[in-house]
Amino acid sequence: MPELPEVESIRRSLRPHLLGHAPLRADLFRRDILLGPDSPLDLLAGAVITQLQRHGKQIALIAADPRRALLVHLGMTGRLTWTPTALDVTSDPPPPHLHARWVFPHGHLLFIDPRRFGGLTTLALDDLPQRWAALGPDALTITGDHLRQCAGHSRRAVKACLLDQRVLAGVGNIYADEALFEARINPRRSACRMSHTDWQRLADSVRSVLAVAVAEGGSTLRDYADADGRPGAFTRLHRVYARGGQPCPRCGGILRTLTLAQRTTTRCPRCQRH
DNA sequence: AGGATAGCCTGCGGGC
DNA sequence: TGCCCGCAGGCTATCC
Repeated sequence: MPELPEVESIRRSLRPHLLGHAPLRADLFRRDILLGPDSPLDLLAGAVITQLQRHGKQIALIAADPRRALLVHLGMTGRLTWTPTALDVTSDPPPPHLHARWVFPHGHLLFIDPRRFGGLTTLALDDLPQRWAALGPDALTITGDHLRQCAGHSRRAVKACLLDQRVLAGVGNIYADEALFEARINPRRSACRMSHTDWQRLADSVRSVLAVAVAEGGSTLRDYADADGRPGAFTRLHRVYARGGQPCPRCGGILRTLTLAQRTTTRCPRCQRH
């Protein structure tokens, strides 16, 4: 479940391996992980990677010449893993669910995704801003004013708005629950019943929860790791996510789970009454 | 037309 | 011990 902090950790860990280097070749083992209509089979082979950018949960490998971008969505279980060539030579069988591989002189970049909710999109670099403009602002920079203007007239539950990547990009189920708890807001509250200060407090909580999670390298529940295989340390700081039935870390009441927008949701009935 | 819902897909853990 | 079933959820398509 890579959300913004996990994708940012992957971006940072990939940077020293990829920047300034060109893949000698790219191997695609499953055609159907290429997303989008008529995606050209152009996986940056031979092009020097000049930038790694992230918007929300998406990461882009960027080449300046030719001006191309390779967009990676990790979905639920996708991983980008760096393997030094020397190690890869000694490992006989390829990892299961390996769908794409970029061969560099000094190592391999692997795209692995058991559940295949993730995928790759190739596009002209000049089309990347427009592609990302379809998403809301990156959640690390979200403001209360934007949330209110974008979602404040909706009758949807406020948590459903947080999960909507067109409203803001990067929040998934873990950080939605954590931010709502931090802001003391009931995830079921109708967005149109949020006050100006509620939106401010929620935006502040989204930014602060994500910033701490980035600093901790993200959350590892089962199999998330950055490109070098390091797990995230934010899991131990989860205050409500997956803690239903346990005492609330703020008031000691029992945390309750419910289903909201098809997602398991945990909240404190006392701290997040309204 | 906005909002709720089904479906995709595999690994794991609980229960029998 | 081993099998089966339910659950995990990011995103798109479809329905109401």
